[in-house]
Amino acid sequence: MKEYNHLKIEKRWQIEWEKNKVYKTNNPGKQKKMYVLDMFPYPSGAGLHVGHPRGYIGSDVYARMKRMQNYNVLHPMGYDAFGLPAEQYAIEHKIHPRRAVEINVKTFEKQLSFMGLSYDWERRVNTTDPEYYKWTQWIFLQLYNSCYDTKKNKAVPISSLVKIFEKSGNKNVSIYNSFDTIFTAKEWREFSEIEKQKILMNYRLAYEAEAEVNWCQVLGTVLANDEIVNDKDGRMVSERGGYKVEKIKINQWLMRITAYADRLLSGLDTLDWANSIKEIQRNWIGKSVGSEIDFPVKLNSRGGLTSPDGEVSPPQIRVFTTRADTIFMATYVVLAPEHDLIFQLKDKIENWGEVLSYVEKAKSKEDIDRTREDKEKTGVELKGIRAINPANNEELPVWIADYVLAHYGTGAIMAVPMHDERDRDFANTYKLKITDLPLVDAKEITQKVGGQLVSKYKMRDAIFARQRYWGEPIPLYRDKKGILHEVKKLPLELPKVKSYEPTGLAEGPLAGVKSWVSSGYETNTMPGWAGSSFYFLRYMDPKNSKAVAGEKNMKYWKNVDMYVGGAEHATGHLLYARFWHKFLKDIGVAVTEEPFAKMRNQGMILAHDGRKMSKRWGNVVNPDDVVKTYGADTLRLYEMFIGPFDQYASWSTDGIIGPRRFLERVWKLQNKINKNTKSSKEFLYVLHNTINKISLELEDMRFNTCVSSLMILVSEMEKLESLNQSDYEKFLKILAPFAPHITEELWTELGNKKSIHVSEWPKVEKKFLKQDTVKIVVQVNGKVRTEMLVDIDESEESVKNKVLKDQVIEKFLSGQEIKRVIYVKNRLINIVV
RNA sequence: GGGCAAGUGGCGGAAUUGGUAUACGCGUUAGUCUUAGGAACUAAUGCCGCAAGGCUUGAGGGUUCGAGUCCCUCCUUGCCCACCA
Repeated sequence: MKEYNHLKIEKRWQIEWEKNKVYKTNNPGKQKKMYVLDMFPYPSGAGLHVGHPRGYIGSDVYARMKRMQNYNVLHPMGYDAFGLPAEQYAIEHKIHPRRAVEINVKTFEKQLSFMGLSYDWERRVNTTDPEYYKWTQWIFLQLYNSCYDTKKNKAVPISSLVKIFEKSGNKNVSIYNSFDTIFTAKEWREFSEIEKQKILMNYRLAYEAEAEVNWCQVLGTVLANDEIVNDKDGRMVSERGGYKVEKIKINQWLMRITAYADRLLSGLDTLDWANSIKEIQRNWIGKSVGSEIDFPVKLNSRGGLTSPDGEVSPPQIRVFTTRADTIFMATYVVLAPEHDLIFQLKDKIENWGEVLSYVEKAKSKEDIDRTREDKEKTGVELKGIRAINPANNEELPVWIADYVLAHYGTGAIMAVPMHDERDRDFANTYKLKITDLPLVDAKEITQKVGGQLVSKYKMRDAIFARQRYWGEPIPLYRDKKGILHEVKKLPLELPKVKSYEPTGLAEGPLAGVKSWVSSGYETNTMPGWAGSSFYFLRYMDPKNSKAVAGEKNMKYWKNVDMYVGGAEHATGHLLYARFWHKFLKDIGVAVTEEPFAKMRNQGMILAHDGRKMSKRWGNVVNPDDVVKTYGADTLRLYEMFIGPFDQYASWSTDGIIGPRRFLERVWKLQNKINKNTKSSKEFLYVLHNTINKISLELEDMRFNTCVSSLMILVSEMEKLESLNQSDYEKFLKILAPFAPHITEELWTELGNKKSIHVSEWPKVEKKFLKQDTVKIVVQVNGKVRTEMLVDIDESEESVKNKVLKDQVIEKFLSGQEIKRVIYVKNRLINIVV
């Protein structure tokens, strides 16, 4: 017997597999499909540590089993290379981002290549490849040209909306929008092109609007809410780098994800995902059902409100409440400091100076100051203004206060200090009335006061622009009159620039490219999440130049069956990808409602000291070194054995020797193999029980217990004088997904010609799972006193008789009267005295 | 403040979902082999006790013949959200 030399074996088989295209995915056919996907990485350039491949190994083990179970497995890998990480790396190393991506991808692939992962590398995608981002841009244009029909509950072409406007204006239109002025068909036809464009922007799913954004001066870009964290002083800082972030208002491209809020929420129920992630998304979407109720305004001075077009309308304060049942206990009304009504009522407010100064102060405050927990509530009463409670016609004072948020609900509340803690705090501070009365029926009172039941969401539309160079250009241009036009020929490629470093301006580096600006192109680029919101579809048909993926491929592969990646993308990528996928389904591109049917999230691997692996702490373990010393198979086994897949685990340099010893033992079993040996019933029971267990447990990614079962099986085989070859081969097959190299070597040594990885997964033979006898536990008063071998399914009477004759039990019973006997077949008998 | 996880030997963890708690692995101890071993192999290894036996799954109650698992109260840790009406 040769020595187990992992270096030789692993290298050889990796070359052999690639040469023979063992892992190439078949084209759509009659075979059942299985799409096993890893979240594709940012090629960061820092190199991998042993924590990174945990998810890749897990999905690979799963994919390998499925391949052996005769599924047509799609298991691809690619790169999400646009966005901040690549750009930051490029700036730090003073090279072009494109070059940085090339270098980093190479490093990444080299490291991955040692681990024996069964990707079909021919399907590799890269979001920065113009042939790829052509489709990112194409999808953007589809969104730009679509709006959301709330009756049909799907996206429809914007052109159909224009037709309605031309025929009957925008009254009673069921399209989701952010526009509240009514116009007639005649008025629409008379609008200028620019005015029409402005109005349509309020309906498009990709739209431009003045929006408050989180601006980071150091990174020179706008950041999404989920890219911001609070530092230890409670200030907003960027997640990447920890730089200061402030609020500014600029013209931005946004995605109307809120149109899909209800579908994003209800779709969660159909997904086999970790409950925690689904819950995070539910909270993020934040649906609450309540009532919108108008409180008429009563002014000290005469007259109504003068709207911009000169009409006088009776002013109303529309409040949102989930507790309409408390309306009789409302004692005041509060507007957010940003509420439009405040400026409209300017002339009627008797203490305008005081009000204005409060509004200005609120604006300049960072959100974090406003929302700090221990902060005292502040506000100013609008003197000269009263609101009428429509339930009892009581006159209530009107306040502005920054504890009411402008962007949630209607930006106004009826305050019920009796039932709401925040209102009570405020009422106590300003000595406002607190009333206690019985509750009423929420629905009834809402209808009675002319309000309506509505759903509100915490989720807001997603900003879809970065003031950066390294992203997909937005495929639109503005002519001299300011009219937007689509770029007809995609891709619209990024121009070459001298400096791609952040300019610190809200425009981004592209603003410095004369030809770009004079062509009327946008100087913002798309955010990092654009390219990652549909890549799973592109893998289905990565080289198609006519469509995101061809219809035949799309209909065959449908969606991802098993998605593996980090839980940290709960409110980012995983939400955006679901949104785009639903949209693509609406326009007939995707075929399922949800992109990722089943998902499991690998836990992080921490260093031995319990901290994150980082150069800073000097605790990084490099997988290359582990592979060199112990082999890829050992690394794979150890990472699967280290603990539950979805939980944190600490790397232990001592622990890795266990799986290595295990493989040595597997290797030595070669000496015992004999074709003619007849396996005992007992051994066949253990073997088939293990096959059964692994088949079931792998389905749920419970790798650690699988490895444990394999170890137990090896111990059993070691006890045998001689081992039947076909049984040994069955064992090699169930070990193969975990340790692909050593099993391939041993499999070939036994004379097999085709790769073990395309061999057939062993079948569990039910007849071997049945045993003749079983060990049961004998308890007296619920305490274990002895154990006993009985026939399988033996009757209670028979077991009871045996137990009562047992000497040990006799001693514990010592002649007492037996009150009760509990018998659990094949498990235990409990004598109660 | 709200939501979601989790708490089991010296360590990583297992427990067929209410039925032998501590599987499997690491470590430790003893032994075998060896010039040597930080290699390999064999055995032991939750705690107290010479033993019989008793105790033990964050704490305390409860349900049950029987609880790591179910219920109640509380403590600790991690993650997500956070003045969202």
